[in-house]
Amino acid sequence: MELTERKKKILRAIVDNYIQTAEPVGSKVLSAMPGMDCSSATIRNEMADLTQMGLLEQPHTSAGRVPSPAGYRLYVDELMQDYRLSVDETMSLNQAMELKMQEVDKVISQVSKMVSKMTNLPAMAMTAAANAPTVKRFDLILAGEGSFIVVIMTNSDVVKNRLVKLPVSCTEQDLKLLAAVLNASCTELPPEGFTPELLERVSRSAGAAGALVPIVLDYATHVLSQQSRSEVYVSGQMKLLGQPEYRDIDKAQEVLSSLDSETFSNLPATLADTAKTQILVGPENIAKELKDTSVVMTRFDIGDGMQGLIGVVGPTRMDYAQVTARLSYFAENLGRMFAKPELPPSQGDE
Amino acid sequence: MELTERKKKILRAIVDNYIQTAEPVGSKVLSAMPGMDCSSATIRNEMADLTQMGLLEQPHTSAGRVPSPAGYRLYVDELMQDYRLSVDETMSLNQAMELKMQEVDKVISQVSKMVSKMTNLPAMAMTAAANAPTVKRFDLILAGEGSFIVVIMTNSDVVKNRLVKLPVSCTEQDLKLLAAVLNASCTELPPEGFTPELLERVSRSAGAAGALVPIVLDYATHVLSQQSRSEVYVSGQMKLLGQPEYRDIDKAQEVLSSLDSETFSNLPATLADTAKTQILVGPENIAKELKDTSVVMTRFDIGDGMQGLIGVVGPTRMDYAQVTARLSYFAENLGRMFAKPELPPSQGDE
DNA sequence: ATTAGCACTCAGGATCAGCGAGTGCTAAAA
DNA sequence: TTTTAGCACTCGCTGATCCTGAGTGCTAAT
Repeated sequence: MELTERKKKILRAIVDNYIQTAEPVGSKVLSAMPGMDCSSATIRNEMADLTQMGLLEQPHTSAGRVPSPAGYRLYVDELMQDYRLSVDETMSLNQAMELKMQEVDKVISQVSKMVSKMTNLPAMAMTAAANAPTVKRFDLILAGEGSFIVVIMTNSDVVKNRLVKLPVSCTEQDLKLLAAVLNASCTELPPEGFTPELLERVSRSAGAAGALVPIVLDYATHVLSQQSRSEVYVSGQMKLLGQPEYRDIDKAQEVLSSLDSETFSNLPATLADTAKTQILVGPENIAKELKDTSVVMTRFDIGDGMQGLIGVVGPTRMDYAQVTARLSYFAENLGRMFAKPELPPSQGDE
Repeated sequence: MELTERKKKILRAIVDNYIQTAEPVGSKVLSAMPGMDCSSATIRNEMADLTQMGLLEQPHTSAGRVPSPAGYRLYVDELMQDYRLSVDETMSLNQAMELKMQEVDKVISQVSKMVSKMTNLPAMAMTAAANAPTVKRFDLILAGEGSFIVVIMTNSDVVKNRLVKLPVSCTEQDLKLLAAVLNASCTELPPEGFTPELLERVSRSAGAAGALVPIVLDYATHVLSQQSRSEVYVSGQMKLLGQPEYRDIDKAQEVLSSLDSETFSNLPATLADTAKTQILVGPENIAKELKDTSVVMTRFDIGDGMQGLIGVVGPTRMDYAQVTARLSYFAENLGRMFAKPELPPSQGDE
């Protein structure tokens, strides 16, 4: 069977309408739509064809039609009209973004909250390092009271620190020597590079502060692993409850229970995919519990080989066009924001 | 009317039973309970009295009785039997605690997750500084490439850092001088102490690096405000959906919508209250949306004049005894954990 | 003071009829 | 050949009705 222009038009109309109303749509309302120049009977015939082709489904005999997953797929790939952000929308998006970003330190978690707020759906935000992080620089500061501060700067200019009690007494000179040794031999190494042999070698050449080497390198390993591990934040789970398809608590619970960070942490593999924006419809989804939901995600660049991903989860019947538009816009501005080196949202530990 | 021993016994039995079953409890089941030595008719009379005293309620004429808020109040204040943690429970609590604490950096957020998990209810965790934080020590590290790292240590030994681009070129000597000046005149000051005059005075005496003073002090203000502001984390909101009283989505949504950090940020006022554990029943609650829920919270000490608060939110019909016991145990161990200086869960930026 | 007995109440479940939106098919019209 | 009007049919939803049973309050006997 062939997919004529008219069939496409009807399919699009059905999806659009269903997205709005969440009710099966029948032939009568379709024929009444502007731009539909044929009778309900004709449309019924076409709908029968579309159903046979697997693009539509019928909840029961005497109900209208609903898009099938395949129908949605076709819709998002070919039929969907671009959604243009209104001036109001861009303005409120911008405003939300500006305000929050300055004030708050946990960028990624904030981002996920904002995405959720602006799409009114559960949202996810994560980052992933493209290349293995290394230490660029060690600093050790004597902090009085028998303790010192380890300051570690990674190759992506993230700075982390930790306060450590001194197991042995130590002068500022000792620390300076140790820092020099560490900077000479332990920088630019992948986490696996911190071998016991290296550790021992460094300890020996570090003189009085040699005892501190394990502590410092332990912390370095910790920081590096923390950097390479991608952080995932999920926000606004409860937003799902607003959707009519989740009036049923059990359905809602099933989905909500798998809406945690872990579900998304398997995702990085697909992060580098070709398209900037990716839409997973129903059964194509990342977890079987999400088979009746869709996920829309968009990539953005952070710089230093880091990438970020923001996305939302919603019922298969969601406004893909709108969500995609908002997500893209947001991602774009995020990228721009991170690119500005003079106002880094979080350049350090906060 | 007088509250006889037998009336108390009956009330306790009703609350206990209702907590278990979530169903109104009738005279028949009560009279069948071990320890009840009177007939259902007698109990009916007593229940009528209790209802008149405002301790019980009747959903409808032909149903059993349900505790009223006042009934719960009396129950938690006088009637509740202490719940003893079983060996299994303490073990799994300990285990959960040990494991997670080492691995994870965001302590408070982790704590809230753990509390939620162990009570199977939405949980909240927060900290509050008892006294205003001050800076104890400044360090400035030249980091090559025209940038430097500000390291700030507060009076509670929390260390924070930020990487800043140098607006002017600067030698290590300049930074050292600046640090010395800052340490001499800007430590032990409350956030309000950073006046424009001070800023100018310091700038002048800092020589070549004077231009950096605003940047550093700005960051210091930021850190201090961040420290004094109490962080609130809420986890496991969806756990509410498991409770039978929230089978109705609309009810659930109403409560869930007010289960965010903001609701609890007004709380610190009551944090210093006398009792370690506090129970807010129904209408006594902190927000009107929570009038049909109860909150159980427990304080714990962090040291350095800091306090923490963990709590859970649940239906008024929750197992107060069990929740209280688990919460107290957890709080106690948290306090112990924070008290150990040699293994601080987070002593630094993480 | 307690208890057995009894009439009464009322939420919840099951059953059933009627409505109406929507369909598929057929036959006529374009 | 395609479109359309007409019509019989399907079936989920709504509301009405009835029934059941758990639970009560009251009264009279113990």
